[in-house]
Amino acid sequence: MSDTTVRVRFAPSPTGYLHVGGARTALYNYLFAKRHGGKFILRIEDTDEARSTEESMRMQIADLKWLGLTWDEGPDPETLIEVGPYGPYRQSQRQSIYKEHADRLLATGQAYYCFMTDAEIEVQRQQSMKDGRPPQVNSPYRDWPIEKAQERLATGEKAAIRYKVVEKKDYVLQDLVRGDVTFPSDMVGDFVMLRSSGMPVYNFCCAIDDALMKITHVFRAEEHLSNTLRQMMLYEAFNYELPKFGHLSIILGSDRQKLSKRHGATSCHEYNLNGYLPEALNNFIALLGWSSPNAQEIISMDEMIAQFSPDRLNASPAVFDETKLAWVNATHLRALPDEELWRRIEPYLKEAGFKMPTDPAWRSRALDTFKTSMNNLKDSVELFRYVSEDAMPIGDDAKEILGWPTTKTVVEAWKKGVEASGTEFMTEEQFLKLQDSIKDSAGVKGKNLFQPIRVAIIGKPQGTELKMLVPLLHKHTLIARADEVLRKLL
RNA sequence: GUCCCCUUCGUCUAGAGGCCUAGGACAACUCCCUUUCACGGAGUAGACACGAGUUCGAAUCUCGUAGGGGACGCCA
Repeated sequence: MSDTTVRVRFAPSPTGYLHVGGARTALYNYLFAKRHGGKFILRIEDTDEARSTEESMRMQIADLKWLGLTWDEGPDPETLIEVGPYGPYRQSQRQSIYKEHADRLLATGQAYYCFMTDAEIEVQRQQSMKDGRPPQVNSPYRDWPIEKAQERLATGEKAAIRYKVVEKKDYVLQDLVRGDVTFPSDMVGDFVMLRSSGMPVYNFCCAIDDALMKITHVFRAEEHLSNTLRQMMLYEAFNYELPKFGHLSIILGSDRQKLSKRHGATSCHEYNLNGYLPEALNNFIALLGWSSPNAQEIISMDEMIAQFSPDRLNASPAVFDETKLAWVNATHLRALPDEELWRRIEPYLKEAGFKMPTDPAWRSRALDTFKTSMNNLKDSVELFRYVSEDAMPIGDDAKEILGWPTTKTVVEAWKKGVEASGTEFMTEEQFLKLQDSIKDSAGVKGKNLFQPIRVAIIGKPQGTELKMLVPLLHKHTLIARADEVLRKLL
């Protein structure tokens, strides 16, 4: 197969935000397409009328956009107007296509109308379970002549259309990540293709769309592995060419159960809100089931594209390790150029309402000071609070220091020294000199000297180096904060 | 219940019969740097689920057992 013919797709159902598992599936498909100069298609699987919403579709599109996983065909990320030669790309708008396909199988007797009710199906399921058989339906309508079914339909009654599984044989799937997987055809019963509402069911529309959209490779989650049998039957029935499949392992939570809401943040949207970088999230999830051939842990999108290959995909499930994600994120964050990092933390700072200098040199210096203590963009809020003009809350952990006998002397000397400084902002040298003179005048050294000064600046005994911090603070702010501490001491 | 898939340090993984006294990364721990916190640097500890077989030789191949996961829907 020539590279330019590679066509892959990501086909989410629009129910809620994009899940990290879905993001990984999308990423692998995207990487594979880019690696081979192929096309990446976004198809919306909105056939579940009860759960699918337009709003969810917008949210998922926004998440995909945030991750930088852009598609060549599908709804336009801004206008939602569909682009590409194989549309529509929303399954809810392809019903005539599905109906036409169902009619074809109806005509050849490979499918039939089924009038069973939910209650009847449930009774059969229970009975099958009890008998130790797979809970498959055995429709009494499977051998009805089509004319008889049509008469009943004419009365206004609704029917689902089921595929008729007749031949007993083994289907062998050559899976890109699992090797040969054999499915006996009796693993499934006659399955529904079209609901009585006329809406298609996943296995039906998925197979038809993949075929019609000329999809060549399908990377999807493991939970679809056994679905593939039904889809293989359909491909056979329509005489369509089967794409290559690669079934990805699922992502687990720390308790080794399938990752879900109760494990904490599972949507890309939440990671976005919590200050994670899209490049870091991509990096981290890519490594959950795939490895770089040269063992790279920190890897850019371009490098992943250059290195991606399905034979490095891992079939065993992976636990989502929040701690490693934090490290990956911190590493990407610290590697960002100053202007870029500032651009990204700005919304968080703005939201916190801080008043700060706008001088680029000041910003750059502040970033240098704080970025080694930031794991994510949101962390900037607590850090920049120190250098904003806002009043500094004095923490409980400062109490002990406030109780030391020499603290008052040190803080008073500190305040006096700041007042005496000629410039609006002290330099590192000025600060160091002042610190030295306090040591002499107050006659204290070591932590008895440093801790009270620190408390007078940030309200707590631990944190960023003072010689870095002080030059970032305006004289007035420094004095106001010293006063605050002094008041507490009285 | 039936069928399918999976099983290397706590976690992500490398490993395609001899290169493995099993390598890397995160986390942990120790030390160094440092007034504190972080960053950074140097180290330490830590795994082939179990049992048979094939082979001169098995983490790698086969079978079985156990554990985990998935599917069995007019959900996707």
